[in-house]
Amino acid sequence: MQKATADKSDPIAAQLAPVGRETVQDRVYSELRRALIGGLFEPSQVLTIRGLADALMTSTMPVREALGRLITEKALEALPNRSVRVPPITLERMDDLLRARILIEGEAIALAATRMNSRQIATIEGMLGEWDEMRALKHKKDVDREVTLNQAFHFEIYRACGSAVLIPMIESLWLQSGPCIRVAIYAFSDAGEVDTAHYHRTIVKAMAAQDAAGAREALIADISRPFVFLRNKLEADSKKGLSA
Amino acid sequence: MQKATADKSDPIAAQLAPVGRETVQDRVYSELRRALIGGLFEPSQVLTIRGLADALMTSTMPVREALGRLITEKALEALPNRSVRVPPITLERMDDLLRARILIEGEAIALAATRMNSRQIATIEGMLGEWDEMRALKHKKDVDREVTLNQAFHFEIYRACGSAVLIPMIESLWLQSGPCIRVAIYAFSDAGEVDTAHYHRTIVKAMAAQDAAGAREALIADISRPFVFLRNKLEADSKKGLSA
DNA sequence: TCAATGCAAGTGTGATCACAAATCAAATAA
DNA sequence: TTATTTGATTTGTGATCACACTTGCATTGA
Repeated sequence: MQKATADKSDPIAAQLAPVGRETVQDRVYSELRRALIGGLFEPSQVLTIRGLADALMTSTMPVREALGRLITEKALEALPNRSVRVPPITLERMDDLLRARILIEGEAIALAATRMNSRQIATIEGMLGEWDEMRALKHKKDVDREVTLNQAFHFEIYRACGSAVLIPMIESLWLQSGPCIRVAIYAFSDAGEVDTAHYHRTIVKAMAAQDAAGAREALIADISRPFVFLRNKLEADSKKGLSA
Repeated sequence: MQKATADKSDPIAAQLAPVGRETVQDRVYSELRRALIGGLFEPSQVLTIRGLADALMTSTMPVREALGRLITEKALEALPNRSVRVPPITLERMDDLLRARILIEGEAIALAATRMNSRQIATIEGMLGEWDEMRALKHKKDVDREVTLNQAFHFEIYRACGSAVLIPMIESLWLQSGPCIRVAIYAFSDAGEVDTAHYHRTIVKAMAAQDAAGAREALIADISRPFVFLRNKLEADSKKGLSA
């Protein structure tokens, strides 16, 4: 396998995309990330290395390294007993997360507003259509698809901000708020108010006009919704639990 | 070892501090962190698991997990060859890092400005004294102590912001800018302009007055210095290299 | 009946081994 | 001399094992 035979002078090699050797650990990590952001794990649920290894059909080795990585991103929590769980939801933590997301994602979208080219704007505009489409056959209540599409929309924008530092931080924030969001989305569906498309449309409009301040404002409104909704719900629940 | 016999009713237990079982992996991780923030590793230097394991006198297992964690925080970089190195310094990355630090650390200090109690302010005020003290016998050029003291000063403030979400992000940012900073500090010393104490004094003043905007501004001035200094240096070097 | 004790299963951590891929150096061919 | 190849060494990855600690449950004692 010589390096010289695979360089740019070879007309064959130019058409071949690098295959990219993904390790088992990477796959486990991605899978756990996906599950976390999608809210497949319950808050306060404890995870065991061997349990996950069995579920993912691998040995314990890739799992323990993936868990360690998720713990450092605060997506999981290491208890003093040395067991690991998905962090529980508290009101303080929710406010903390929302504040950080407003700060950082707001900055990212403001940067992106001045840097997105027309092709990128067309891409996110196209996503609005997908959203309406899914909404049409809404009875299916496909929460997974909803979460995935929402994530794709936001990160298509964030990627355009051009900051290799901010984007991983935003990913970490989504990882941390994943469990909360899922709860909120279910509550949303029950309450019947799923107007995400409206908020996204406002964002696209601002981006097309290169209106950084407007985009930031629209984004804040969008990401705040599940948090304030869930906050109200939790407060109502605790009040009800208190009186009961 | 019963839980019941170790609770608050036992007069003996009240005097005993929990022993806290730190794992080898944690020690390796902390040690590598310290080295990274202190800039003990050169930018672009590649690290090997077995090499570090030998240096740290442990097996490869704790090292590889610590490296994985540092890679997810972007403190280290995983090359496609699967070797890991400390990220190289580029102008784009420096600007990116500085912008993120201004955004997040600025927010943290603004929050802290309204929450620090007089005892905490006295603590950071006391640190100014230590700084002057060190400066007096400056001929020793104790860069390590300088870095440590600077870190202690800043994080004493950040901890007071009360955000469990922002603080780990700031730690990650320090980890990422560690290699840059060290280079800058050496350059500073050569240039003979070490007026960090002045900037810190301004910060303390603003914190004592609960002046959030002033504190943010003073902080930005403080953390920007090494970056602009290093930027000028790098630009001068590349220009010189170009003409040579 | 209830709490304390002791045993067994489960779990995380670290060490070691096997294997594949990458790297480096010497040797060979042009 | 220079470029290529071949082989040895190094390195990351995953699997397995041993050990210590925790947890849960059944047994025993008052």
